[in-house]
Amino acid sequence: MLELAILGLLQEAPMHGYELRKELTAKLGAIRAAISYGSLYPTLRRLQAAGWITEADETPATAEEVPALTSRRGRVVYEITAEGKERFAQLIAQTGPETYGDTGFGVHFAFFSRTDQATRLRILEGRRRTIEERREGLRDMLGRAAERLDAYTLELQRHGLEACEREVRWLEELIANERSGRAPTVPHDGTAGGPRQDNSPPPPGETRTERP
Amino acid sequence: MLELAILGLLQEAPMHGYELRKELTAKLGAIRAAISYGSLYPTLRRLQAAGWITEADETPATAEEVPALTSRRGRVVYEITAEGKERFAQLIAQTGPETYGDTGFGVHFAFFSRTDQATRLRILEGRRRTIEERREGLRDMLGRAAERLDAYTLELQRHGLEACEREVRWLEELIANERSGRAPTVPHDGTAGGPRQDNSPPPPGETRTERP
DNA sequence: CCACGATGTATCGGACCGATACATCGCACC
DNA sequence: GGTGCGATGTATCGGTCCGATACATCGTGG
Repeated sequence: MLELAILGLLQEAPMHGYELRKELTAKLGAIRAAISYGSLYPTLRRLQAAGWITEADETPATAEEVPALTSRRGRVVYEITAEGKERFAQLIAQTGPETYGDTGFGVHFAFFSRTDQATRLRILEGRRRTIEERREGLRDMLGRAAERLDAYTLELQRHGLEACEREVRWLEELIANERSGRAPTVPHDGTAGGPRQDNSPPPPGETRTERP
Repeated sequence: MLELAILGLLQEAPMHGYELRKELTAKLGAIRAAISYGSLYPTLRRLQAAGWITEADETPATAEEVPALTSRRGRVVYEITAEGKERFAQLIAQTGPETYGDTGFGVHFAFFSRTDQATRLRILEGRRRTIEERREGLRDMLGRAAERLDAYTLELQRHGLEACEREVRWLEELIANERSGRAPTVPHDGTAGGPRQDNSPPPPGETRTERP
């Protein structure tokens, strides 16, 4: 998951670790708190070893060759390679169980503007299926096995069930929207969200991996 | 987290691994999919090594000493020890950042009927604080940095923000309820949840660790 | 002048997951 | 009568990710 997110972000611009973490936290803030450096740096190393990213030289052209005064221990800027872009395209296009879990879905969704419509639809439907199953499980529990559980556990289930129902409705709207035309303009009731003027969706001209 | 959950469940009845997993999935179904055996069995081993649980002999009294016909490779039933109960009491009473995260909060909440009221209140308030901060972060993002994000990412944030607002309201009600009297009787709008007859809360006679 | 918060890179131990393996039992279907 | 399949049951392995920790630089305000 981290791998996908990093490749996706570096596709927009070269970045160093700290910056990457901030962008990651911004983009995925809705689904996870903050990425740990204990995950980030090892993953960067792994991606570099695989040849999907490289270190970019941080010389802004106007840098006199000031040699090892303090050995120049600075930030390390990474950029994505051609192979990295291919890898990203491959990861973003694949659907499956891991794509439907909370984290996996969130990351994939965050990069939907780089995903073709057919895949978007498959992911949304898979996610809906997954949540519907979770919902049924909770319903059963609250129906049949209710007397075995204490009041607090029951309340937790009830809250979870409501969240499931809400998410299914949300997905429903996204799917309908996706089928009939273009991007995510879910109607609002007025709560949540600022001014919300246009935020024009990306024109349905499929963001594709350039293949020269 | 798993440690806490296992000790909590074994406090109700001795169980073997498979059963434990099912109960765990039932009790925590609202917050996590299913516990992996790759976590469960090593944790059981760890708890046993620490002396907090022991293997119970599975002899239902009417078992003739039928010796090693197929070497009797059966289920292993675990039960909690006195030290285990103390450990549980210690874990359940502590509050802190890890108690306010999604998983941590869920597990603690699921065992609220074994938690004293003061701790319940501290946890609920800490959780509310945490979610409020997440909410503010998302609000800021949707307000100021909106133009930097694409439509899908924005929609994800909006959905996340709504979930935060909803959870804060939920916590608000639980806190109010907790302060003024007894257990979790959050008023409903009719959706989510079955018959919901009484589900009498445990009488506020603090479930305590017996200290003989 | 120096303390403090933001920026920045990095490692280590541990928690947890997903895949996999394997063995038993009861029941339905042929 | 057999046979295959799903539920029950225990267990390990590799890998991902987190939380704590360490340490160095820079700008700013007291």
